[in-house]
Amino acid sequence: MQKQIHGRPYEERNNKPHFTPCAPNAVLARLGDKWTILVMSHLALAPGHRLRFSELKNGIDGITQRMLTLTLRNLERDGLLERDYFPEVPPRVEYHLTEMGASMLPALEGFTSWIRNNWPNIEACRARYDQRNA
Amino acid sequence: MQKQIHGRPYEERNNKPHFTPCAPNAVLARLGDKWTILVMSHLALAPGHRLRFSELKNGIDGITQRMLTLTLRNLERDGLLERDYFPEVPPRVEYHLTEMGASMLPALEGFTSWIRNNWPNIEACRARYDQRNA
DNA sequence: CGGTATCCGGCGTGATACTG
DNA sequence: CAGTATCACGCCGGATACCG
Repeated sequence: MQKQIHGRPYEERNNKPHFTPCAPNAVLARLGDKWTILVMSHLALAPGHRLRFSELKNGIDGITQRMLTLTLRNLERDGLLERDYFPEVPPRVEYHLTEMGASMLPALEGFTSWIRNNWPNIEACRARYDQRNA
Repeated sequence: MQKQIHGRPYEERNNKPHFTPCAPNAVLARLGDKWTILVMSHLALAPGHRLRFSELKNGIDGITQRMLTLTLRNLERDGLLERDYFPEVPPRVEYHLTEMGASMLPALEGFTSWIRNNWPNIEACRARYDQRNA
């Protein structure tokens, strides 16, 4: 059984942990980009975890059509949501979380709840740090 | 460094401040950058959650001095770790997790364990998606 | 030993125009 | 309505050199 921490396999080398190239970072990087977590949050709240393109666009303040499309494509590529195209007039496109996408929500919520609880403190630390270095 | 008002990041749009989407995104973005998670993981495993600069540098494969310094400064600014300078000859600098930094570890572990369990599936989805669009 | 300072290339993001 | 195509720009991160 390989040793792991934070989902990252590592080996002991000279009595020190040495991490093999890194998977969880890729997921965190995806969620950490500018819009992904907002898209996931909106779908998490929506009935049936399902929204159409325009609902996402109107619900997320400031996002451009291009960035919403790119964000959705990336999530679709990762298998976290699926795209449903309805060839009506005018055309309609809906996005819904996959089973895996929905299963991510509780795990993510655990972490974001820590963030919510500690965010004021983080902001205070940043302000103090910036003031000291002014 | 990002523009800030009251410790909150924002961007100028039409000469008016427009706040970037949400707080969780800021933390996820920090953790999602190239080296932060690796630094946190090493400190998580270290006795006393404490390591000196050179131990981190040698333990994290491929990181440059510059990027390690920047990563540590950002974590220090957020109040997740503290820097201890010992004016010896040669000088020695240690970094240790703060109480808040240590409290983040279990919350983060919950999420990264989900990633660990689902990463193979994500990789498979990506491969399928890329093949379909080749 | 543990940093800064400087330069530079790549990529993520935004603005805008066009399309089925 | 829900995209794509194109161009521009800022910033992250890498390489290198120098410092207390």
